[in-house]
Amino acid sequence: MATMHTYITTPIFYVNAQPHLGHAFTTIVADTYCRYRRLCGDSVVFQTGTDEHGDKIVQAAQGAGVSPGEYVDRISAMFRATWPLLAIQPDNFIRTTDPVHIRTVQRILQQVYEQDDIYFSDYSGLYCKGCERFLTDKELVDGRCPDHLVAPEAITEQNYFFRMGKYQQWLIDHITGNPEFITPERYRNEVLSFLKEPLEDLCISRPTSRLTWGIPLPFDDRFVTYVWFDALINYLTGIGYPDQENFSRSWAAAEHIIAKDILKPHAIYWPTMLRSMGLAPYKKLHVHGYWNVGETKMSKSLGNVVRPAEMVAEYGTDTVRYFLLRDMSFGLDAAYSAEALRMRQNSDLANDLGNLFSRSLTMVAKFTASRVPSAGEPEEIDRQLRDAAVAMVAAYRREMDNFAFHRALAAVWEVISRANKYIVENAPWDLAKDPAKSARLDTVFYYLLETLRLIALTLEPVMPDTAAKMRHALGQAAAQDLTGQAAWGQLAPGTTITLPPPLFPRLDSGKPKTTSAPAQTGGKAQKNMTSTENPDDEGLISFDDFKKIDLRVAEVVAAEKIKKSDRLLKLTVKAPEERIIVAGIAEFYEPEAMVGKQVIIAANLKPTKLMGIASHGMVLAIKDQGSLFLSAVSAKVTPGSKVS
RNA sequence: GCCCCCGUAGCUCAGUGGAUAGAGCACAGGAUUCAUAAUCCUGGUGCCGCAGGUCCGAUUCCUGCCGGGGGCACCA
Repeated sequence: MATMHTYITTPIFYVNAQPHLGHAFTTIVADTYCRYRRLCGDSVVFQTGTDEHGDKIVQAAQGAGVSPGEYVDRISAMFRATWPLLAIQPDNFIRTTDPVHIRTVQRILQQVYEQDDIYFSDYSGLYCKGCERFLTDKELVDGRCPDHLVAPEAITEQNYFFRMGKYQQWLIDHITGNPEFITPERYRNEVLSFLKEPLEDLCISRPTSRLTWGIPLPFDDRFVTYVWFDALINYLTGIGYPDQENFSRSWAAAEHIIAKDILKPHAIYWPTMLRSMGLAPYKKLHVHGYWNVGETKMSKSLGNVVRPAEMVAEYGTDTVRYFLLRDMSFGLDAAYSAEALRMRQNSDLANDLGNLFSRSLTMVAKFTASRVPSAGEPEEIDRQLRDAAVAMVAAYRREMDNFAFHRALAAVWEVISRANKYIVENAPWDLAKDPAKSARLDTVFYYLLETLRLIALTLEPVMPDTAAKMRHALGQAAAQDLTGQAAWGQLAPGTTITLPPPLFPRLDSGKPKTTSAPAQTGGKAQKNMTSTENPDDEGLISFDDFKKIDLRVAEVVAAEKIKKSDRLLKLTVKAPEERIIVAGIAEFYEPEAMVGKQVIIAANLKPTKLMGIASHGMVLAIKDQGSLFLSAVSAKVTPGSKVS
């Protein structure tokens, strides 16, 4: 059978903000699905990247006091640096500022223009000078711009338009005829209901008088293209459109993963664009919901943005991946909370899986000298375990194929639970006491170990680290094949097993030591920060107290003197998210000398304002005989690494 | 305003025109000692949002109401 091919993408993320939980989730889903397909023997290309044009970027760059180019380089690098923390391994990381992408976009624009699917026309609307953009009627409050409180001006601007309406009926037919095109079904229905109204043409340009940070239209340099003809085309650029060797093969296998906020561009604009340029639509669009933080939306202004790097630092990569995939029904919104995550860690990972693995291997080490025994004639109870394990793999594959990751994992945990039961029912510690029962003991262990092998195999895409630990402990080579290796009975008798360290620690109950995003308490510097504590034991603190301080390595990406201050420097550091720290080191360090340095910071200090600048954390330094020395690390490490 | 989805055990959710409505977590009691004080067994609770209607029979279908969420386009 020829190997299947899959081309899986995340959206390219807009670099006006730093990576957050939502970005991480989409990308973890993509990575997991990608690993899963590879495990099934398919070849896969996995692409993610960053979207870097537009006026929001220009504004953000201005706010940061750098050029748009410098700004996007910095934020894009942060996205790229975040993915390895989550064991995400994309094959391509594309940027819309890549020269090859710019050429591709222009080439496609030219083509679509020449075949008359792009035309020049007037656009009349209500323009707010403060916002520098057109507002829609429903954005207005009492006829005024809600941000600037002035009535927008009715103006007419000339722009280029894409004949989207021309492809409306074709799109309806395509979606209707291909139930798998957009899933889950609710989003497919949403799109179809939207398509019941006439589809208007899409404005795809901005005059350079308003925006220059974009790709110039090849047929009119007074304009740049705006958003979608730039961003969506990344999916083609990355696989070598139009004539690179594997383009057609990959494009025919394209599956996009998105969050529901960009459903319309992906479900409507994009297929019609593809149709116009003479390409088949992508194969599938997988749409997921939002992660709320507790009861509320995650938003910058609420200051509750969850940073993936902080989650990983606190709980570990595999726990984060497992939690996110297990706790969200793909397609629906879900709630993130430290409590929910800790519960999964303790009950699913530590108690059920970790303890099962640990107790099983310990017994094998003790009772059969760390060798995989040969199974004798199975009894009913053994056959039941075997059947359950084999059925699990089938159910798992079915659910993974449908992007129902939570269900796939639930199926695995059913067998984990069954295996725990199997141990109690067979009481190997009793069998071991009676030499006459050694054959029975061997059979029990064989069935148990073989079940564990299959469990490890299914966990490979979700928790690659953990699966590898399990595999090594069971004396198995790298898993590559969910087809061949999923059959029962492949564990070779005589194989040596090794005792692994516990797979997952149990987390003590009590308050998570998490830092989370600070922000909302614009507060004052707390002078008596420990006044309510009880420093007995002659100033000794417990380990738990120590753990409260979130020490990390931060890399300085920018530094400037603060006016009217002799001692303060404003540092922009990566830890790994970007943050501003004001440090009292200006007497000893020049700003230029700071850039690129790695220092240790206390990352969870309450933010405070120094000379009017909010400082999020503190750089550790050493005072010695009137001099000051920055803390340092002895080798270059990943920014954001924990110090402990 | 128009349209769509949701409202089931303390929590998160599954479920079907029909029989005593389920799972996990949490909680209580017991068993066990191989294991990360882990595991296994047993147990309770539900006006299945409210009010009508269709039907022999509705949590499941229809209507209205209440509560929550989303969409109604170029604000990524």
